[in-house]
Amino acid sequence: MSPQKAEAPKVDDEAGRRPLTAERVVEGAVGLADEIGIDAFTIRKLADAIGVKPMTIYHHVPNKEAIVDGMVNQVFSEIDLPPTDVDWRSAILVRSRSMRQVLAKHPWASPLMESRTAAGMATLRHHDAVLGCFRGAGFSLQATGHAYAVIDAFLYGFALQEATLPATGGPEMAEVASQMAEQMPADEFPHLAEFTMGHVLQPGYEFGDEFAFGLNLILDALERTVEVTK
Amino acid sequence: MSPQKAEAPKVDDEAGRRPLTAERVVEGAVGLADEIGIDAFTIRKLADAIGVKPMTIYHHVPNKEAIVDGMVNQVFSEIDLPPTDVDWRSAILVRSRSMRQVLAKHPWASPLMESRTAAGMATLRHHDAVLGCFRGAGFSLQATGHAYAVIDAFLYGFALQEATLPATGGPEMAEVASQMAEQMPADEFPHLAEFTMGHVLQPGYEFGDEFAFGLNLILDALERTVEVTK
DNA sequence: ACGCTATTCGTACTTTGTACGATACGCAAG
DNA sequence: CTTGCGTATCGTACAAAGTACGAATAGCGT
Repeated sequence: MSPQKAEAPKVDDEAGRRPLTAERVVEGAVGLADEIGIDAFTIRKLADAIGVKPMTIYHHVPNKEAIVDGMVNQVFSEIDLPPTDVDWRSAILVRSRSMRQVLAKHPWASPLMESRTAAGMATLRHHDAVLGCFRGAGFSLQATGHAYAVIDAFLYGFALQEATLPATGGPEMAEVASQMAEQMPADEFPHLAEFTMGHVLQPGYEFGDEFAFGLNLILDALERTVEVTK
Repeated sequence: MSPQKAEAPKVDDEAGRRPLTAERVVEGAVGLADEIGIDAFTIRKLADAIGVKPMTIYHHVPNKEAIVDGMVNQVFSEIDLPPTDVDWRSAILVRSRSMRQVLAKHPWASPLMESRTAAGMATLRHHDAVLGCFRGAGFSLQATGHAYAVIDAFLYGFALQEATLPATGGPEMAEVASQMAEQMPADEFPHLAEFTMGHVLQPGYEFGDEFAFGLNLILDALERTVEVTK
């Protein structure tokens, strides 16, 4: 044991991270999916990204599906829970904004979030906290179900559009729009033309700005309904 | 040319449909995706389904992406346009219900609907009609953008959940829920347990029922907002 | 009846998920 | 320090999928 042999035996690899774990696999998977998208995401590329050979991964997870399970759970873990020390509306606003941010950061995630039969701990914790927020504010089980359903439908749908729209604003939007305008019989779709030219392509337009409007609309409406239903 | 050679030359194939076209390809693709899902959807299986060899397809469409473009456009074509002879709320209600039905019939579609740069005619017609409905009712361009965004976010998000939730109600729900309940530290997530046992697993619960509540909530709220904004 | 053109097909190369068996490396006992 | 063992890692291989390339074929006008 010469002092030169300073590299701990448990870690080698010039970056010093030898012990591959399921967690490291999942983290790498999320990072890779963020970069190249979920369709281009393959075990081989993941292996490269982690600095390992493809089959090594299969000693830590049973198959690709299990990796996806873990990825979804990690995404849930990144979403802020509704704070417990404020009114329900503010609390839900916080978690909704956070959720939008997280889903925007992981554009591949929205279609997967509600598709897992094997929910992870972070996923369960998240749902428990949101349900608890409504219940604590006096929502009936029915009202809680209603509220959670509308809000999440909006959140997932909005995130899905943000993620998949070819462009959501700025200069690329002009590119895409003009591209489409060319092959579109312009006068056959007057409202579409008007909306595109007169609104979407106007400076300052950002699809993302519709988020605040929609979320507030829904929260306002819930607040009003709640007096009757809760 | 014996009279036996009765099979018409333009059509052979015991079903009598020889001339393969891009439309037939897309129709077959939609049907196949409905049956086996978009992930299992392959050119080879599509070829089998159409009764043709894989490479034949590529003489009618340039690549798989173009088939998906066509599929999305066909889905749009199946959605009822908002009627022009009723108030905007009723008209939007009609198209929204239809959209939900169509997206439920094609569970693979929601994540793809807004992702195409090459929009088809049916797609353009659809958007033009919806925009026209709002504008005709006196919505400003701003208000139209707001309204269209909230409603479609809700519709896509709801459809996404209906499509991907492992179960949405009935007896399968009990199966899935008990499965999950087993591995879940029951008392660590009290609200989740309460909601599951006391509401979701109660007889008569159907996630799909949340659709009407959510859509009405949003339309009510828009109606109220419109007086100020339009 | 005959060849021309567009359609269809056979074959093959690449990429992906993953099974199987061989290797190698960290650690406890001598 | 040496020896052996169990586990993490890897090399190789096979099946399924997208699609390029060129051969075969079928229906049309002459």
